[in-house]
Amino acid sequence: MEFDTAPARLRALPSWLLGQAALASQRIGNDHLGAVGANRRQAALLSALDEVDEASQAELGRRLGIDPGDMVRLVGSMEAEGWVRRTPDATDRRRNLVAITPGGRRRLRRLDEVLARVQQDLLAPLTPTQRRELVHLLTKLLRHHAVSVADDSSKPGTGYSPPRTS
Amino acid sequence: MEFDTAPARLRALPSWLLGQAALASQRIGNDHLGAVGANRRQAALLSALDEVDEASQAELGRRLGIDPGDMVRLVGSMEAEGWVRRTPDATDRRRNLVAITPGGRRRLRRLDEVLARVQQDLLAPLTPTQRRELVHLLTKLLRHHAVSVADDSSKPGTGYSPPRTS
DNA sequence: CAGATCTCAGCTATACTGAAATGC
DNA sequence: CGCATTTCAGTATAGCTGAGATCT
Repeated sequence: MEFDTAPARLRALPSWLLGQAALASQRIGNDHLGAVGANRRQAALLSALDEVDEASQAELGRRLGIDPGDMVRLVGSMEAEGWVRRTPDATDRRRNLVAITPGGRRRLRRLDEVLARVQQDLLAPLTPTQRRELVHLLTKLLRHHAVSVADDSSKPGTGYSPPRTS
Repeated sequence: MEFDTAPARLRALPSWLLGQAALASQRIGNDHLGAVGANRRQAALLSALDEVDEASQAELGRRLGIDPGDMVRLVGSMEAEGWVRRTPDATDRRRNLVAITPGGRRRLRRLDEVLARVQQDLLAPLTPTQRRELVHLLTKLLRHHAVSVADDSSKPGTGYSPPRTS
């Protein structure tokens, strides 16, 4: 993509800019994480588990914005790698409690270094102030638009209903 | 996704915020455009053709950040709908020149209204100043990271090489 | 010849839908 | 009973790879 030759209409369209910027970000992330055999979802899951120690798959899905069905596959693959552990919840036998393993913590430390480089590459053209401002603006956007994955309110294509207008 | 319950590590990660914000943006766009039987790529292509009048598929792909192979399918489907027209380039017989049709212009006017509503919904939580700032920051990011689709420099997973450090 | 263009076939990741089985 | 959780099967799109045919 040659940004300066993109149509002016698109260059002025925030939704298009956001998509293209995310694409650039994902390319950098896939590149760096792929070099160590990881992907973005694995890094996100390990980050989450490092903080909460233990949570059900559904809970993790809601926090990370990952579909429950996809979470089954993600946790399954990471359990096979030995980075997370599934244990049935004694107090609610519908649930699987997912926890990070010692190997998973080592893996996370490795991925944290990679993620730091991703941010450096991604934000390279921005000043420290601009980086903070970008994070601030995206945070404000997400706080407004945050919805549960597969939210029913977005079912009919008739209109978009913003959640929690708070 | 319940943003406030997301892991603090992720909430502070610009690459994650960008991905989640783009996802929210795409959901809004798909919702609104889907309601009139369109998608984001169709809208982008019509916008581009409205400006340039005529361009080869490869040129359009570079400007819009769309893969040449995907462009074949996109132009094919839109030609079938009667919104664009493919004509062989007499001066370079490798090329197909793509142009927008009168029906395509009518379609674009319709989609422009939809896109305006998408921006309104997407940017609802931001002030006018913040909207301008967001566009500015994303533009600065994209100008730095802009690369050709399927650029060879991003082939080896060994390292990320930023283009045009200019 | 190298390189660009169009086309096709197919791959992976992501997001999502629907439904079944189980348990609260 | 309604509802939540896990699991599986399957769909759709986007982004990308590789290759062949054609042309500059």
